[in-house]
Amino acid sequence: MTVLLDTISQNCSECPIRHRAVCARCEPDELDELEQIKFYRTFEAGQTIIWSGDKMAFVGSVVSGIATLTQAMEDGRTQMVGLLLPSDFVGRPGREGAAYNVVANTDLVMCCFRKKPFEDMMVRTPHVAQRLLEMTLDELDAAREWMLVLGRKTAREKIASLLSIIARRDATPGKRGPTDQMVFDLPLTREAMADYLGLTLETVSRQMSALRKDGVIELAGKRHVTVPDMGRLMEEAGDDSDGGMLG
Amino acid sequence: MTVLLDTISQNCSECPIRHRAVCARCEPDELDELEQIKFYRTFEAGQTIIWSGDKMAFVGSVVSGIATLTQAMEDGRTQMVGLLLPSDFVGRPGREGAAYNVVANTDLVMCCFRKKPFEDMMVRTPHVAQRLLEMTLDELDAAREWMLVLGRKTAREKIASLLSIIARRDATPGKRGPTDQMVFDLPLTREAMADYLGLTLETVSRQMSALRKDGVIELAGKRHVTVPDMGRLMEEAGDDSDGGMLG
DNA sequence: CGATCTCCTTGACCCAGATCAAATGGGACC
DNA sequence: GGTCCCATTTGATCTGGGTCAAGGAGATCG
Repeated sequence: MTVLLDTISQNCSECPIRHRAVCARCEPDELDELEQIKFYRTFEAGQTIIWSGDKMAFVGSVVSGIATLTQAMEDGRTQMVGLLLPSDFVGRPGREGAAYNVVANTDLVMCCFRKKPFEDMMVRTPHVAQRLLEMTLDELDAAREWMLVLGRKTAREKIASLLSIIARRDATPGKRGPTDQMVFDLPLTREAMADYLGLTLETVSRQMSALRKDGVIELAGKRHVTVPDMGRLMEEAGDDSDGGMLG
Repeated sequence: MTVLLDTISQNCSECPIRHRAVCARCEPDELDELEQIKFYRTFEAGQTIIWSGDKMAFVGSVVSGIATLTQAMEDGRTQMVGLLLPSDFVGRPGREGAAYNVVANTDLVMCCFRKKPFEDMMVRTPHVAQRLLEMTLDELDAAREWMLVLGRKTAREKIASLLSIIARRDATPGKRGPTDQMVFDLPLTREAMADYLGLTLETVSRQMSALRKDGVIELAGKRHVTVPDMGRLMEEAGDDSDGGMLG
């Protein structure tokens, strides 16, 4: 962890910020400016990073680990509304408070920018605002696609949808088999999966078992998943088109 | 309708674009430029404005009428993912195709801008991009709040949530009674409400009847709703905080 | 004035998924 | 090895909302 942090802070070359988010089209001098207001924060598994309604002092993106966005009702019912994987962006430039809880699901490292100077820079460099607009539109698409999952899909389809999204996000070359096979570790507990899918953890467990029995997935231990045929999984998810939930 | 259109095209003074969306912070010369690429389109009730996947040639906002954004599965299950009321914005600057169907629920007038010149202008005028970013963040918040409704609320809570959102959107001064009372006409059929809430139309009808029986709402005809006590309605919706679904 | 169409309501029954409860299976730590 | 402490699985039962089916209540139209 410390090693990773040091590596990154030397030159950000590994920092996902540079690849996917705001820096994608930045000039060298703009990157230098960002470097000035950049800092890293680490969180422990289970720690709440931001409480809904809190004033946020930073924006940034996930370097390593998993975080989730959750909405909660007074009586304790909770719904996960986003999944933050490495390189995903957190923050609401131009907005005061957070709209939902952000929780670290695993130990987590974030690459942050102080919010005020970041916003100032955004005003001066149009392409940063445009990049953020694009990212936000992607998130909006993902959220709306997830609304279909929550509102209309069966438990089995929901599980298959989640697995296929995680599989796709995790699709680093090398993890791909020669066939359509795909292997990954679930980054979520059954309970977290349930909160994502609007189900109970028992139903999640039962449907995982059912998918295993039917040969759609193979399970080694509780978390290690092999999908022998992604096409089959996506069929089970109830859509062939499909898109990615970004968080 | 025609009168409205003429009034607007004279000087846009009634055009919601100017108030809420991209023009909010525009200088006079920028407004002139927008005027150049502006045009109006009308749609009939039931007409599909944009098909999911289509290339969109314009962005714009609703002047009058109601439209909805819907996602559909191959087997016909549909989920409404957004409600477009007058002044709401439609479009994805910087994105090629539409991500979902946009359907006119009533006769509809839209104020449109040709997409390409609009995007060109966006590049030159940072505050337009920023305004769009803000709007998109609002929509994202609304979508995520709706995910909680879809994933975790009961049928009764879902209905109450929808009614309270529509009541709030419809809260023009004058329609407010002296008390906490609120009166409005439902812009949606029972079926459309069901598609929005992830329910069947029968369940929607039953829960509407139940809320009427319990005195939470009063119904005159099928669509005219009186809410004697908004506080009570929001309690039924299961949240006191609450926020608006913008579409 | 009926005829028809669309939207809505209500009833009867059923099932997917929730709830309640108990058992299993690793890790970590002594 | 033993014993917590978890996450997870599995079983038994219950129920909210879906499904199927039969009216009713306005509109519109001849």
